[in-house]
Amino acid sequence: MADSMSGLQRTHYCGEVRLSDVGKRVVVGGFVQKTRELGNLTFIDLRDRTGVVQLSFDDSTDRAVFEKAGSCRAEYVLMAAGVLRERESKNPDLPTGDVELYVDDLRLLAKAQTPPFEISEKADAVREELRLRYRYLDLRRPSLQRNLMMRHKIAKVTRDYFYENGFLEIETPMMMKSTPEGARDYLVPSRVHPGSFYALPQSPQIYKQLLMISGLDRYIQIARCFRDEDLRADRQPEFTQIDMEMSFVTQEDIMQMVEGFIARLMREVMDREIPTPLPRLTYQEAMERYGSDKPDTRFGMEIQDLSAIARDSAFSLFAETVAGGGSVRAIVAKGAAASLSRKGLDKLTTQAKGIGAKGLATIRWSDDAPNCSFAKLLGENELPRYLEALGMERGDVALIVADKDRVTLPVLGQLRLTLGNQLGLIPEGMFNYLWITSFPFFEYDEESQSFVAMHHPFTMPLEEDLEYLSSDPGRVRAQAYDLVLNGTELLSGSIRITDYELQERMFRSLGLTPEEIEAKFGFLVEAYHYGAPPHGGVGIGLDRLAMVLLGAESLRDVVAFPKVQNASELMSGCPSPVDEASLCDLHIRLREEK
RNA sequence: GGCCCGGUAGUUCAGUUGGUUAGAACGCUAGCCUGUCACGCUAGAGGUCGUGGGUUCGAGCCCCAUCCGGGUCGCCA
Repeated sequence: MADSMSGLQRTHYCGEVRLSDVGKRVVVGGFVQKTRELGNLTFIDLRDRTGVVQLSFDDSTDRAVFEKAGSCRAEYVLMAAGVLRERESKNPDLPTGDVELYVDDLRLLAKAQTPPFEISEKADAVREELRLRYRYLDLRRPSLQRNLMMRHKIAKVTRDYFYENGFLEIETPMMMKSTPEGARDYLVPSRVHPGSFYALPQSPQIYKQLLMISGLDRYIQIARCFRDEDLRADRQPEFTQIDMEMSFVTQEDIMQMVEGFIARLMREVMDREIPTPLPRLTYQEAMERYGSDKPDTRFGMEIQDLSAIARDSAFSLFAETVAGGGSVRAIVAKGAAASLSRKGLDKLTTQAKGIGAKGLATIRWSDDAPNCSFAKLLGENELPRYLEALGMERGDVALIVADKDRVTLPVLGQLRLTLGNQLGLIPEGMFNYLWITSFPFFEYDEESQSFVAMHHPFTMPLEEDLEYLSSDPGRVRAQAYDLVLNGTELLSGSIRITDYELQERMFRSLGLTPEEIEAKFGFLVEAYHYGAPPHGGVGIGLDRLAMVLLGAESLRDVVAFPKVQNASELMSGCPSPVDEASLCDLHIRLREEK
């Protein structure tokens, strides 16, 4: 039978007592981190979310209290009262290491089974599967508690900042109309309407636009979003977005508002000053220099264009690629020849082929003469021109891809990241924010042989590009912008179309029939007929933001109860079958599995 | 759905060309110990080698299938 805590009220958190508290009567509560019994002397490290304090018991301690202390095991829940005193031998490794609580009243509030893994930072090495099965124990660890506290701080700064700037926090529905665009929806069957379903929001996009039409002017929400797609280290099926929208603004106004937020966040959460305005690249520049629309600019190794000299190459692949409208591009890893073996290059070639390249040409200059994989196909004295164009010196390695831009750029972009990691070029503790602007409006979809919207279909095109809408859709750019942090897309936003006639033109360009438009977004299109102020906004991935700021490897480290790769949760075991009666209520019959 | 990696005491791991009774560290249990804080000392318990099948005189090890977890590609307007 456990003790009661009656008569005791906590006065301090464990990690907060200091020398200045010596002599005070202190009451703490927490979990047993560790017991050390030395005969007539017992120490217990008691842990709460703030840290650890040492409880001490000796031969002057009441016998019953002493024996109770000796019976304590890891993770027992205790409250302890006594007088705080200075330690005889101090522990400089502990913030509370100068003091200890000399306990005269000990309450054993709950016993605990031996946990399946030790609650300490050693558990980082424990199989994640096991830690997720016992997530509530894993969350007792200081590192995960710190992550959740950091997340809380981000949420608090978010609310402080946007509230101060006149934003209203408004909740939008979690059950909404399914709009079969983009990602797969999570569906919720309706009991009242047989055969009909709600969808969980992929984002509050449509509702926040309606709020602008309603004249709420500035909206903010820390919103949960759902997408039924496969998981990644940086993708959970449910995630949190700092969702924001403002009226009577241009793209510039929104970007400034976001920059103010980022600067404030970095100051208050990370204790760092970030100069604004933040750097910007257009989508095209980003692709050409980094082969990615979310470049990691913490290191160089930018992509170089060799097309001008490859055009006249004796190597027919190079010449023909350039003649056919493609390009020959390269990255150079300075001084990498020593660490990049023949085998390493083979591996990179395999990677390049895996992401669409037909091959990978290499120049490895380790000894006297550069070792060029395509040397015998080149004309006389041609190689030196490449070395010069690439600025290569002894010790460098160049990777070259010849293909259409839509292959060369992303392939080299990927190889750049691989090499950056492999060669340790990415500095720790650096936070490189970068805006990407002027996204193409359309993206050519090979599968359907048609243009599809790169962002959502309510995105406003750049006004000067409107004339190409039907003649040359690939040329139309959008008033859309992403914010990238260390190569992770943090935020995506745009100015929305508020002119319903233009919106209808956009839908037509996307090949949507009036019937489809009506069925999918009829209510939204209708709303824009009643007067919409110019508006735009952003959605900021809160989980990713926390992940990158904390240097975590996975979203699972910054989400309290995450899902695993197959979208199940190992602790509760959801999703799980439901009984026949529940299905019956929902008018659902399961298909027989073969 | 494709590809890659992993699964051996509670935990982290080792385990030889397939060969006797599958080991270590930490943890756990019991005893001793008055200044520990990775406490120390002594003793002890603890294993469906993910699961199923196969090859073999013999399988933790080889083969097939399957489950679970991770990474990644597809996918994520």
